[in-house]
Amino acid sequence: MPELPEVETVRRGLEPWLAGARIDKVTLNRADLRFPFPEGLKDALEGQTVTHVGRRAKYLLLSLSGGKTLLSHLGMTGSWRFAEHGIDKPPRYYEPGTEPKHDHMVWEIAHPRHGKSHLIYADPRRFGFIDLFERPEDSPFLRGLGPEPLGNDFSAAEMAEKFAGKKTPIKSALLDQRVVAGLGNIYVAEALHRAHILPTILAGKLVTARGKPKQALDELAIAVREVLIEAIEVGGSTLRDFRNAEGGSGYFQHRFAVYDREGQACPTPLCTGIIARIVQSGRSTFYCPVCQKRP
DNA sequence: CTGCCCTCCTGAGTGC
DNA sequence: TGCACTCAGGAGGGCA
Repeated sequence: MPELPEVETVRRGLEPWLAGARIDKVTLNRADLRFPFPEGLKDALEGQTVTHVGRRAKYLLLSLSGGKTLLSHLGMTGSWRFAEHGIDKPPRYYEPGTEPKHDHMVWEIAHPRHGKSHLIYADPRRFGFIDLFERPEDSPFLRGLGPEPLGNDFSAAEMAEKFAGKKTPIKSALLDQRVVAGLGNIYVAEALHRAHILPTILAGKLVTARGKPKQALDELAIAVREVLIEAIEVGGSTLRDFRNAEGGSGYFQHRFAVYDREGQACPTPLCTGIIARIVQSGRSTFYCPVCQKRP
């Protein structure tokens, strides 16, 4: 589920309560998610203080006082949230017989100002995963990631270098985390619509013979940034599962121009198009056949 | 190397 | 109401 805006929303929800908190106790309710939990995870976490709550692409990065970093990927249905309960009491739904079956990891934490609470990682489909490392270069998940789309290294010129000669459709190219890190199916569709680019056009067609970005690619870089910033401002998108750390929904789904809007009118001013859905490399692509024609 | 396709898993939604 | 079936926001790995 969660793409960059959703992970950033989770990060912002966790930060005020988690940064500075000490992890007193870790309960693992199973041995794995998508991958086995890192060896010695419980011992590595207990007694540590979380010094920083960060994010890289779709990864949540919790820095620990001992120098290690915990990496959390939410897969499609992963969530971090604080249990609703009073200080020093167990979460309500850990009363006997009411344990939710998808709460795979529970932390008891103590914050110098906010007191004690429980932080729960839940993930029904278990596509999420956890990693623990000393240095970022030690984690295979961070290696090879492209630039942060909201950072200084991301630009049309940078994309043009990667796209030159590329025969993959622009939709698939943007989903490749080595090109730009943090986009998923939703925000790729929205960004392509804003830049009026046809999702099936080959990525190489957006680059001039001299290897420079065509105007459409310039506008795509801008559109990617805009759509992500707007989505973060309203707490990401909730289609089914996504919840922030307080258990609330995002609101960006109400602003979708194309995603999940097959058969509806294109919102581009003066455009008469009807949103279409096609399948590209096994994933749904939504676009407007009338105003998205550019290479 | 590149570009596909499959897969992991559960739950929600749909149609009969 | 029940049941079978399809589909879903990710991404590693395997294949041609």
